[in-house]
Amino acid sequence: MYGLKPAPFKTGSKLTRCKEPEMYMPTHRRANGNTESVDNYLKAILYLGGREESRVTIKALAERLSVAPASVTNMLQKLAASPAPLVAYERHHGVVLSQAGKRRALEVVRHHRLIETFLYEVLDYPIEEVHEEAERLEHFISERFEERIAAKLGHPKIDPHGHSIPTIEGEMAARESMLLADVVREGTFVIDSVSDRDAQNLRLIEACGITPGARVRVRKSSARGCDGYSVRVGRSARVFDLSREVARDVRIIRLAK
Amino acid sequence: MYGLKPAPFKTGSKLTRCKEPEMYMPTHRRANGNTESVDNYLKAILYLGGREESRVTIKALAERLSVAPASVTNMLQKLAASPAPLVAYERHHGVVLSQAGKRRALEVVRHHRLIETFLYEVLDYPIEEVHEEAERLEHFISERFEERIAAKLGHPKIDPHGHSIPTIEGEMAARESMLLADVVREGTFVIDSVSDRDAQNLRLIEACGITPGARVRVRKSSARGCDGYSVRVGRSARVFDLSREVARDVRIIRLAK
DNA sequence: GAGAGATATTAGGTTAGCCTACTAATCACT
DNA sequence: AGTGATTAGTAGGCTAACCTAATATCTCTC
Repeated sequence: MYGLKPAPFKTGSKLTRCKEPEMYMPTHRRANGNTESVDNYLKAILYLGGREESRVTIKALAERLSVAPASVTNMLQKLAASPAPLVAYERHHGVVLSQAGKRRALEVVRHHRLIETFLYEVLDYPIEEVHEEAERLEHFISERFEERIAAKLGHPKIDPHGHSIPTIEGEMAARESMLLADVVREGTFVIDSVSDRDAQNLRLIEACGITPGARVRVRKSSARGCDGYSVRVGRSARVFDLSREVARDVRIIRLAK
Repeated sequence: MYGLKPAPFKTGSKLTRCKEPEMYMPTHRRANGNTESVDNYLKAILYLGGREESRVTIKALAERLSVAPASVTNMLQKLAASPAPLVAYERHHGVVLSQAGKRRALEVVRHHRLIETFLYEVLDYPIEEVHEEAERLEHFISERFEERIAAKLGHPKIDPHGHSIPTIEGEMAARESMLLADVVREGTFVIDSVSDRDAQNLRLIEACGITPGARVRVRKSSARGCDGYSVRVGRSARVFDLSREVARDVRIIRLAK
């Protein structure tokens, strides 16, 4: 014999016969009953609803998820129609998360950020690569995995980008911060967080030494027509000029001084 | 703002328009182009084909994958019909892996076993839980993840169950071993590997101190009608009696001595 | 070598999730 | 309040993976 593991493992999908009527569960359903896709809708609603958890439009969701508006409508109808709905959806009036939906969304965000932290701290990933990997894995790790990496990391409260990691109970600390791109009056700031949206930008940002917690001196600089932001990190002599585009990926907090 | 990551990430699926004809890629396609399901078929064929890579029947596959035979036929036809087929399939005469198919299957096995090792060594999972977690994650980790955990673990050659981990090049060391359940002549053996098929059994086996590399003295014991195997591990005084069922989950190598 | 029993294939149907094209509702502004 | 632009919803289609039921093929024994 070869030594490959000798048996499959009921992966939670499979037939699941319900009495007579031939029923079976489709393939990509996950432990908690959600699919990857559903999780992504929930995350998107959480994000777009913002801190006030306001109603989210179909259009916004479609854009964020890179999906046709009709697909969004479809999905929301299904989610809202379920016996234990994850969203409250009203025709022509957008959608908000239900309690359950918010719980799940925050759980996925927690997974994502714990994984990012883990990849960065334990597996020495370059910062700009953690997001993509986490984006996939967040849907597939077990509670045990979550618990173990959290323990290994000493139950961190923020991820390597500076974002708050929701607690197991589903609480996420909110912080007041502003975009570097919104600076008008020069001053001294602390880096709050950096965006993981664009790996390219992120590498650049990182290369400047701009990491969460760093102290920076910022001034608007309108060199060469296009305006940017000149940033001096810490006490270093070097000053970096960031484009508006890149400056949008950095969140900062003004030091009262 | 909340601080959730500000943008989605093209996850490799999505529209992918091809000129005029409206084409799009379905959802659960993965980086390398395979789906989880395809990977599982490949793994199953690799396992069932054994060391000689002999033809595998539809029935055997159906059983191993807990799927109807018709579904297997369907899938194999698709896999065989692709431009770069992963299997060679002949109507009514079973299936074998192609070069490419074998490569991929071994890659997935490598992922699986590296993940198991990682969970066991780094995250202190109990041995009987690593399989289930690995079974899910093996499909979703990147090459980088694989490389990083392999490095972290010092490029291990066997996993915690004692199974060989294929190399990146797709080589897997074969070992001569026998089932504990096939012992007739008593003697001294080294534990080769334990099966991860049944978590329950595995916990029991582990509790006896039966782990890969351990030296054991085995004797057939027909106590109380049902026959089993009495095992003394190392120099310990305690002797454990294992049922035939459990003994089938342990592979051993007879010590020449 | 013919028929029975085992095994495999075909045909037709399901759900999830996505798509496009078209229609309906709402909003924003005069 | 009317109207045009924007946004949302409906209808109908597609693929991946499953399913069952019916049918075809193979193999093995007599």
